[in-house]
Amino acid sequence: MTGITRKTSGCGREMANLSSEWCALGSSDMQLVDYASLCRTIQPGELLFCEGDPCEGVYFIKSGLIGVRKEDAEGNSTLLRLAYPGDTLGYRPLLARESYRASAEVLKPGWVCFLAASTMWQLMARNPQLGTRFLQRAARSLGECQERFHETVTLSVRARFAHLLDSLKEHCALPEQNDGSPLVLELPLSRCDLACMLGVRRESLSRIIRDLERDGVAHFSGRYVRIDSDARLLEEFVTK
Amino acid sequence: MTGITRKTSGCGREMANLSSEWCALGSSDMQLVDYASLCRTIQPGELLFCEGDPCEGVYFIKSGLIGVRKEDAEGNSTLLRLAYPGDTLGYRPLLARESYRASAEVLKPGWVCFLAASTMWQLMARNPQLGTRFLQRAARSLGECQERFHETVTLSVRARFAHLLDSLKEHCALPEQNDGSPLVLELPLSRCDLACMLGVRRESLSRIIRDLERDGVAHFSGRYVRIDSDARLLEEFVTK
DNA sequence: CGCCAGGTTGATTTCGCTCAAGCAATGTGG
DNA sequence: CCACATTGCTTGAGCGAAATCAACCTGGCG
Repeated sequence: MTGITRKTSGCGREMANLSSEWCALGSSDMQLVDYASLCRTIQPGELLFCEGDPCEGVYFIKSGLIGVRKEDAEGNSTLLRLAYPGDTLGYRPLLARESYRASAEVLKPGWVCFLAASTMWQLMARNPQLGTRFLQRAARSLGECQERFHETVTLSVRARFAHLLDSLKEHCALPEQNDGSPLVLELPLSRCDLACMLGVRRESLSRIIRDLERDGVAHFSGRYVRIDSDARLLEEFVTK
Repeated sequence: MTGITRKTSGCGREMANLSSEWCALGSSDMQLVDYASLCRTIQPGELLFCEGDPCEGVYFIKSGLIGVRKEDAEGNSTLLRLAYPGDTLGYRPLLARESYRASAEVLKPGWVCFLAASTMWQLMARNPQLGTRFLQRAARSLGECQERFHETVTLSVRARFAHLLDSLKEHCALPEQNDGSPLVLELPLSRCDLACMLGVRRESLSRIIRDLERDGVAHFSGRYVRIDSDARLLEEFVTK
């Protein structure tokens, strides 16, 4: 276990503020969370947990960025999704009573809060609201996952990349200038990991990026993307 | 609303016996289900619900077979999954408080039992166990969906088809002869729908089938499949 | 009989993968 | 300071898998 661990007061309150699941906590629940949670720093490259490991509890992300990966025998890695501050990792295997089906790798430094499985069950038993919130979260995630599956078998890589860029707007957009200048994103991922998210080779992504620049849709420079024509970006995944 | 509708006694008990969610029902819960559920026949081609419709309740499948489909603007249809007796359809949008994100089409005739959303909430309020069961179901389905996503971007169509055949064994195998003769499946789907499940064109599936026959893995005749070499079928999705 | 739906096959094209080389930015050791 | 690896990314050439387009079975069914 790396990183600095500390007991914080106010962990429960922070979680309630940051997420739509933990806001169901009552004040006595928060006391339990404050008492039972382990809060620590995380550093890029560190693994929170590994595919196949038994699930010991959940990780609440206070800050930083986590990548959820899955690998197969031949080393083909897929980046299933990104987890941002306010997200809770590991609730799925906990509630399904399964082992982890993916690994969680830290991409940007920050703080996470660990809650043991036993604490989770205790909280859910005394506050059924919490279960309901996670039920809703699971149901929504399932819908998104099915949507994404449908998308991958239906759309071209280019369309899927356009969609990915669009969904990154929410978390990665630089503060807007009010001078009408175009939107700029700071991508939290290397080209390689971007390709992983789409399930393609990095060379293929390079070519897609070249084409998008040629067509004046967006401009890429390092980890910065300038969206030149938001309208055309959206068109990408309407038309095929 | 087509089909024959009837009030049945014993609907609740039947559901408890057939599924791992509804077995949480207590006897007074079952009475409520018996009283509030609408049971009716379903015929092939009929739609239980449509993508985009608001969710009014859940459908419990007593018998028959349902296909869950998703279509996009260009008419590309994907068969997301099959629903068998014992499955509950529509719980996801209900619990996520969303509209349906897919359509449900009857593939084989049978009986379904409809439970209105209000009844569902009532049941879950008086018996938290039921919510927990659905939470577990949602969590497991989410895991399977992520697994499937990973598979589609990682494996070849041939490997995915092999996997599909393998998973159909559970529901579609003809009764085994104890004379060592090979396993035979009766596919519940047309070639076209099989292709949909893999997200490929039917022509491509035709060719894959030809190759599997050539390689002596399985033999296809109409909707019957004889698995000649189960071992080799399993190899298909280990090796690439 | 003609007609149609579902399925197969062949020819061609397109898309993304593989392999190989090149390039820019960064680090490292003499 | 320069020679040199190393890392992350891009580009090109060739290949293979699946899509597309078109023709052609095959078995009902009026």
